[in-house]
Amino acid sequence: MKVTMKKIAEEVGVSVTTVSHVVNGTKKISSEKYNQIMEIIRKHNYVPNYSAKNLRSQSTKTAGLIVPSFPDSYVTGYINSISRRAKEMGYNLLFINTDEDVDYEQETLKLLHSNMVDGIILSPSAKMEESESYSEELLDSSLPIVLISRYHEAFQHSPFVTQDDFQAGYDAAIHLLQHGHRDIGLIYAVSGISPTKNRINGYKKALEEYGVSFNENYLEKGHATVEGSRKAVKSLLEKNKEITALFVLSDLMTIGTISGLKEMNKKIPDEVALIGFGDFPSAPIMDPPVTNISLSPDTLGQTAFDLLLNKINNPGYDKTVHIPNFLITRKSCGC
Amino acid sequence: MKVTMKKIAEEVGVSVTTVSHVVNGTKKISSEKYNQIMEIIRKHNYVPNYSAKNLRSQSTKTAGLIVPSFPDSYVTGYINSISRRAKEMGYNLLFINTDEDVDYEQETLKLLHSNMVDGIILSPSAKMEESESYSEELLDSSLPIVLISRYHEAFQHSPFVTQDDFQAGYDAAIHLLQHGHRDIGLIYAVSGISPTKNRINGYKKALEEYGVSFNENYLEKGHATVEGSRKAVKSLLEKNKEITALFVLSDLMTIGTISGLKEMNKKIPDEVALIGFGDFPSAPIMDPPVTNISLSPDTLGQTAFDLLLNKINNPGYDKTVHIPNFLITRKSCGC
DNA sequence: TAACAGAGGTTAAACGTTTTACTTCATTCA
DNA sequence: TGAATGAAGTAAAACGTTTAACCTCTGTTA
Repeated sequence: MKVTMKKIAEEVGVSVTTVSHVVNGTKKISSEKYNQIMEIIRKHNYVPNYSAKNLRSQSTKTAGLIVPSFPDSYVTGYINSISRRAKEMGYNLLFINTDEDVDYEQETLKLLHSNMVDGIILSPSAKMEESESYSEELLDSSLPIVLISRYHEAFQHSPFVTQDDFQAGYDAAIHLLQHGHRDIGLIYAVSGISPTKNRINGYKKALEEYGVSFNENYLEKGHATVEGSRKAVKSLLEKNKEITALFVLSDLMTIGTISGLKEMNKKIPDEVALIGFGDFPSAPIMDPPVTNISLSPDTLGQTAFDLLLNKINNPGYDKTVHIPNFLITRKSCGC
Repeated sequence: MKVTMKKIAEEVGVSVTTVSHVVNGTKKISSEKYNQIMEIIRKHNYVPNYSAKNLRSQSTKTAGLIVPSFPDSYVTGYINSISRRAKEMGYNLLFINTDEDVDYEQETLKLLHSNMVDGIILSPSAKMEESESYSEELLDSSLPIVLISRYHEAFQHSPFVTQDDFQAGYDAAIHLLQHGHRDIGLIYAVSGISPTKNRINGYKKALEEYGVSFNENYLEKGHATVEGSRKAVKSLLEKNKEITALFVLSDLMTIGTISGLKEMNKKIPDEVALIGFGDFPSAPIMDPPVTNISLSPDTLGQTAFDLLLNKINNPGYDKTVHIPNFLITRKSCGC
């Protein structure tokens, strides 16, 4: 049986209150009693019951982290920094991967409202952002929520931190345009979510600045896997033989795209230049080394947690942060 | 303010007990009252307080997951399947990355003893397994613990699930030996932990079967990163120019090794054959495609969770499971 | 008709803390 | 001396559930 404060108190011959004060340092206790109590605590390896603590204090020192997909190198990156930050701040982390399942996401959010967590860092599932609305109970509740990476307007009054997708799309396209490309294909996985939309908007804006008209056919959707993009790139290039450059919106898809191009015997970058998205470990030693938009998931995660802490302490808090990205130039774009 | 059962009960004019029975379906309630209660519940978006539930029921339906490093593709893989399994079984997951920090690991374990979780899936930090012992309070406590991937004899009476490291080391070495290699280097990151030890033991056993004597100098330790193994392979090959094949014990290090070999202008597989460890997305399209020992993190994670469930329901439960690995042959081993 | 069973509800204790408001006693100060 | 102050400790309520035990009807059975 677990030993409780009551048992400790009885054994020492003191009140539960006193034990509590010793454990928490909330009141001065004579060193005589203090030592007696501490001895018994150590003897029994007493550790306080968190359910009871939480119930009484109405706080759990736990944050919920809800991600839409896993493992994914980017998500993985920010989970890591969130977990580090949580640790530093004395918080625990309740981890939930919704696997893009809208119903499970809603169910989970509801569950977390049960005083299970003090706040939530949420990256909505794709369908959610695209077309669903959150139930009112979530919205008018006072549970602090911070959005990360993906936006949903239901939470327009919550803090939001994201990689700067518009800038990323813009930078990649500008770089290719500067080097003479005019027919730039774009391979993406998930439509409807803000990252995809904003990246495409950045790409469009760049085209516009160069007076190149936007061609809907140059956008190719594929499954968010190596295999998916291998198929996608073939389909895209068969339909549009004039394409000379590609911008691929994820790391796994970048790998698949290279694989597809190799199978088609397309030389990178001579026949098709390539810019990928998200740095992955093998990018520098691929054949050819891959130029890509490098993200900062670490900064993203850390910022998310700090925003959450602010939101918890100050319910009116509301801020949007854009984390900049950087183009890392290697051989695959031919520049 | 949060609405509680008490408020619901008052509003309907019924006892708290009745509300509880409606919420949990623990007793037959007349449909008249049932409907009234449900209506008010929905009106207020009532959701039960989990701290109170947990306190009363002495269970949290939450499992702790303590990993030694993150992100790491293998760890990431099993986290994913653990989280999926937890979801299926109605459990929550408290995620902790110790970052190989022994003190934090101990502190965390202690914390989780506070009725925060119903059980723990643990992969000990390296130093822990190498030289530290767990405090008694953890060992004689009744909190169910399952070890995953890394072993620690303190938990010899807990279930344990691991990839079959001995077999992996053996298979890789046998494969290279069969193809005529006699001077096989091995690059690893963390000594002292069971995976490394067992892989090396498997490698030794294979050498023995082929009557090749084991050479201590062929083992090279490096930092568990791309950069670390790039340095390691250079150092190893400079000291031992006769080496014709390499076995590398992690995916990141495989990437770094290839990078190092390229910088040294060593042709793979003609001058140095290579077998890596752990499948990574770009392995098939590297130059050359990489032969490796493919692990099954999914099976590992799922098994871990199932073992934990068994352990929770039956404290005497104790089982060790070895998940087999497979050699995936591609170009880099020259076979 | 008496005894019983079952349906539908309620009361109150219990889970293990924290914390407010009290008590008691010794000391200090004027 | 008497009042005020402070130090050390305690009693009891509160947090929001679950659940064993009990109660009160109504209808059934012998």
